[in-house]
Amino acid sequence: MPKPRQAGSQSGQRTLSFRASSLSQEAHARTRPEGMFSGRVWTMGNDMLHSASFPAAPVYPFASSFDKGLPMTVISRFAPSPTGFLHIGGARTALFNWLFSRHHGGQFLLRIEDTDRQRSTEAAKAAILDGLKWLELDWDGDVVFQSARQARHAEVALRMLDDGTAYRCFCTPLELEAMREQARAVGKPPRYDGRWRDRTDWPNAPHAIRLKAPQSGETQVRDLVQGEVRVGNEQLDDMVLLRADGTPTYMLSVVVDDHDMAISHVIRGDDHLTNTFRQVQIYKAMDWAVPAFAHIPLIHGSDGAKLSKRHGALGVEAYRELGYLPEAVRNYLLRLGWSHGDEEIISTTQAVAWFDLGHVGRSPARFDFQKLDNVNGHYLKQADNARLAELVAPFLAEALGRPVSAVGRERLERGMGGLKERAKTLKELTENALFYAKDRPLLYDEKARGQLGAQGRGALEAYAGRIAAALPAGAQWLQGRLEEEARAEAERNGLKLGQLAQPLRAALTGRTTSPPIFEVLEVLGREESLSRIRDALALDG
RNA sequence: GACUCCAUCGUCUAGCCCGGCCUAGGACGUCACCCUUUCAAGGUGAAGACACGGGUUCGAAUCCCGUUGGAGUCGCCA
Repeated sequence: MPKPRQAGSQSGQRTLSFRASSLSQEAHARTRPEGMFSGRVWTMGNDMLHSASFPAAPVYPFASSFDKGLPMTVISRFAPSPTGFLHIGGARTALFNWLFSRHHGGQFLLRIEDTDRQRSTEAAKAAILDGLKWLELDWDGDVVFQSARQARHAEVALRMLDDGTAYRCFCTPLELEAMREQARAVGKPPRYDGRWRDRTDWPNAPHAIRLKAPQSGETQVRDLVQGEVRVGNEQLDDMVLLRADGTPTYMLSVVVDDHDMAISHVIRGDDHLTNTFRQVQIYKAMDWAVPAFAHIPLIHGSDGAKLSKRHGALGVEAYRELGYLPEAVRNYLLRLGWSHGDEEIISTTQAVAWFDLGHVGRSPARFDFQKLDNVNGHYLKQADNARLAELVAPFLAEALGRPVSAVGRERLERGMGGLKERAKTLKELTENALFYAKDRPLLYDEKARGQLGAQGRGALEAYAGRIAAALPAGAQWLQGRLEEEARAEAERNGLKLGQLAQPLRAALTGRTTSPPIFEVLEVLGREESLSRIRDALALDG
């Protein structure tokens, strides 16, 4: 596993130069620091989460070498908060960001917004990283932990205070609550009234810092997906930037981090669209370049309501456990909200070449497992047999209660051709592959048992005798020949092939559905096949 | 409630920005048939949508307005 780069050690001495120049040279901040992020960081395990943290000092390596004057490149980011697993909507957001930056040959950064210490958990961080890794969405550079940058956020708030674009607010939570209560009573939207906007009679008490937002005019956002969106400034109140305890709010943190990370395109969920107005006001207040925004619609549950746990919102790891292939999930997610004409099956390479924000739809989509199943089935058929055998082994081991034996493993791989053809998920594949991994004697299900009545056994016995004689031990045991013998035997007895094939299937697999039965015969080999038939012939009834 | 966004088959969508080529195309799902040693897959076909109402225009799925419906945001959460 590649070792994470130690961000702090290298960038520590750049602190001053970054700070001194960041405000005046922000226009160059989007340039790409040459050669710094060629490596990929796959993060696994919790120890890594800490080692990638940044020092408390307001340092950011991405913005520190902008004086190179390189041309602007696309830098996108995925910024989940680790309060739960990486759900499917987040996964799609990550995918779109990843695709966009790869398409433009830019960078895709990962920032964990763990400022809410209360709700953030190490397990959730690991789940997010693991989820991205499973989806094969690799990010550039080190993971940024927002919590490590609080000092820088506070610094910006203080700077705004100096600039007069922010002010101290001494309202108590109680007072604010009363304010909202009163507004509600009059039927007005609950908003802060700006009572401390211009006061300077500051008591010696804890206080928050609020943005001195414009009170007239309008704020507009040029969104690459939604188009131009605008709102009257009187709709927006003076939001808190820094809490009374000195910690930054989300609104401040995102803006500062996106700026410092030189993010050129903010691609995120629709639910952030109205927040964007307030964020834009911060950019303006700091006189920073506003990044391009693209708000992609949310994914809804199959009932059309917002995707929640109740509606089956699952973490990406759940999709792995359900037996979906990462490339299938990517393809499915891509088509959920993005299109390229009538194309449905789109390889990742093709997706990188084609992806654009212009073809992202504006309306929310519902998650549909049936379609995912179909797409997954497609990729299953395409997947390499050895890889599938590898992937299905743990599923099989769980069903078996023991690891898959070497013989089982070998049969699995040789029989994969017929197996993968008839499965939509690895789970289903497991179900169908069980008979290859099981030891004799097999358990027969009810229908199989039905095929092994006196008549079926009679046909079986004759066939078994025939192939045992025609293909002695050591002779080639191939499906073509095995089928020829079956056809001849059936014809000799005036039977339809099915009257022989079905009992054979029952004997060999314990079920009435399976891959092509002569293929099964070949994969199982002479001794095992004959033994399984003998087991079946010993049945009563 | 206020603000913002959205609105084509059951679902994902093409078409919309740059009105006519749209008697609205594809995919999933559904149904039928074909193929067939089972189950799948595959093939062929069918049913299935421009939310509604007004404009503008020779002409509107495409432009404008309204209605309805859905979603999101309104915290010293992120």
